Amino acid sequence: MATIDDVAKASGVSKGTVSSVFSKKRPISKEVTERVLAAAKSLHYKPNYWARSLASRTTRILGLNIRGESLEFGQFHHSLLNGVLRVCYDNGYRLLVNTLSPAFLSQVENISSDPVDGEILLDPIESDGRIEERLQSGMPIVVIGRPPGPYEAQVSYVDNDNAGMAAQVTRYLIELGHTEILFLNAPVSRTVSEDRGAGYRNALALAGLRPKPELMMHKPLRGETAHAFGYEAALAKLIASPDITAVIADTDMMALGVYKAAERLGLRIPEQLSVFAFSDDSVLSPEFSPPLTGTRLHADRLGAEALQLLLEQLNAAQKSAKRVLVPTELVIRGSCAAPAARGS
Amino acid sequence: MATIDDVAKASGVSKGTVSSVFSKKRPISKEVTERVLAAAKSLHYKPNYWARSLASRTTRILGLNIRGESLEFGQFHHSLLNGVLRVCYDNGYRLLVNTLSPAFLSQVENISSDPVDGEILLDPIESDGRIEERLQSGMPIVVIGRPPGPYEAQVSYVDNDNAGMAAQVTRYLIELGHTEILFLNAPVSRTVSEDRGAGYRNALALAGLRPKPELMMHKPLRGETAHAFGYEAALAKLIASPDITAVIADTDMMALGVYKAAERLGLRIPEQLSVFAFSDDSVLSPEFSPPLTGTRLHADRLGAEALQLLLEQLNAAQKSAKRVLVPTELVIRGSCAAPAARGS
DNA sequence: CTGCGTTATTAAAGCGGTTTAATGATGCTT
DNA sequence: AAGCATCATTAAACCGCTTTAATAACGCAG
Repeated sequence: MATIDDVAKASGVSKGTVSSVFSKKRPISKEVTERVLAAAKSLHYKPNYWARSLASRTTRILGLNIRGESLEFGQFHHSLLNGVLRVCYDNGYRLLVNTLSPAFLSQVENISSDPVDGEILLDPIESDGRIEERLQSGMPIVVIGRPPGPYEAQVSYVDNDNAGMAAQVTRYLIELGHTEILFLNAPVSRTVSEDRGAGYRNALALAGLRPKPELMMHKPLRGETAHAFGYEAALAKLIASPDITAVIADTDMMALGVYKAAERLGLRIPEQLSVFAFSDDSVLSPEFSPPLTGTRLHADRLGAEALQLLLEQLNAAQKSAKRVLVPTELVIRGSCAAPAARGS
Repeated sequence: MATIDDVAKASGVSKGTVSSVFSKKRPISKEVTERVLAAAKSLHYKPNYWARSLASRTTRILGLNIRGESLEFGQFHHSLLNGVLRVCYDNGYRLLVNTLSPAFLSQVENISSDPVDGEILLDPIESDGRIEERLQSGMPIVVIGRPPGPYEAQVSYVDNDNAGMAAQVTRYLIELGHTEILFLNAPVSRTVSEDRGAGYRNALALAGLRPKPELMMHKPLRGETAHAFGYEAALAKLIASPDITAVIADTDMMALGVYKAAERLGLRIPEQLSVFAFSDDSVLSPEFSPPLTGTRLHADRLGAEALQLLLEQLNAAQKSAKRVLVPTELVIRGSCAAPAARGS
């Protein structure tokens, strides 16, 4: 590959001039520009991205950081990715998807700063080392989902109104007549589970019902798949507490597990068991009979807004911690109904 | 951010030694290693990715290149991406999603070599400048989909057996009793459309039917969405040729357009019109009534195999052009049936 | 003509690492 | 005790570009 020196030599000017022709950071007379461009073309010259980045300390690449342990790229993530990609596209940025297993990242020979101008962090958890790290190195970030407490005021983030959303669905179920509502929540450590849990409890309390701790379960962070957890947990709880008439599941995968448990127990949905999931995921929808009542999270908007915030932050003189909440809507399909006596 | 010099100074050794401690390319005594690591930690030192790449001429980043014009990231692409990401994850590579609009790429100040060790090229078209460019610069690539003729023997690629697949479905429809089968194909310039078209014609010929050119239409490369094209094209053709009893659509989006056209014309599916799509896309499935008969493309396997090939190529002494075909399966749901007289 | 302000170009000094060739230390053989 | 591998460390060159500070070229007013 030809280098800038070759071009400089070929066109009889200095490197600096060639550089300016390409970067347009300094005016170069028309004739020189043409001469350089011609030489570059005949040599098949293209500036070296790495060298350019090193010298200019900027890459025009943004990162999407998924927690290493979970490479579970579901519909939500894909939709989110779509939003992110679109904004990247419009603004001339490339997107680097960070996909390094913890095994790799922990090796000495692999540690290094991330090769991006800024990053979007997905799925924050309670003690999320990633945030501290970025803050320390001055890397601009935007989090999708609420960052853990200590950082909430320091970093920009985009989120759904999780508490409100959980309250809304709980209220909906209560209005249908349910009182014993099992909540199969996201892992304890995920900040989202806390918010949704709070919304659920609030709605119960507001309706004069006492939230029972044993009716809220959290998926383990690792281990079991969402589907397996949904199945096992629902099965166990439904057997232990025959009063339960409704289940709120974290994801549609989990809801699928609940469907399976219901089938195993001979419970008809929605007549004998109402099921809900925080998901507008339709990939699985053919699997669901009856169709799953859920919520529209607008993951693509989450992604787009996050990237927008990140871009703002890159261009801003001084950064401020902004928050964007993306509204959600209940999508009522066929899996929730007024409760009937079990076994009827 | 601390640099390697700071660490060298702090631990009383030279840059070279620090470099070796991190890269492990040369043995360093245990005590020195510890001293350096300690200094690095206290200075929050992390090697600069770009400086490292520049010097070592390698990035451990792979690229996923989508043709600039079409940022239509559908289910197929997402599934493919999943496959790619998984292999990246297992092998310690990051993935750079190339999302630059042609507008950006054509600006002088933006041209530059891609900052990756190798690339996967999506959706090849007949005269695909991308391939020539990569070949010239020596960038390792793997194409997903058949590359245009001149390059087929030069580059590695992964593909479905498109001709076989098209032949299979055509045969299936013929066996059901259809003879006038409308084929709404991918854009002419996409290599995939040629292969599928050939399979379609072959199957017809083998069954003793003469393929009618007017029964094959191609979506324009730009402009119209797949949905709009499916609707318009099907509507026009179904009106013009009342004999048509079956439609093969390129994508499910396009099939949705066909459904709409059928509805408009008062044609019941599948009784009066059979519809098929080359897609296992279930995102839209709730929209389809009856459920769409299609094919399983295993996009994730396409992605995974492609990345695998790329990795092989990176490690191989001399590169050879390999081909991997991923099998497909017909997925029979409810949108195809034996033809009945129209208007009955 | 001289002097000065503009503008275009260049030489050289980074950017932050890797790598090569040379140096120094160490132990082992003879 | 000298000679000689062996191994760890270092100084310096280099990767290919950007950018700063200096220089050259030019036009124009005085």
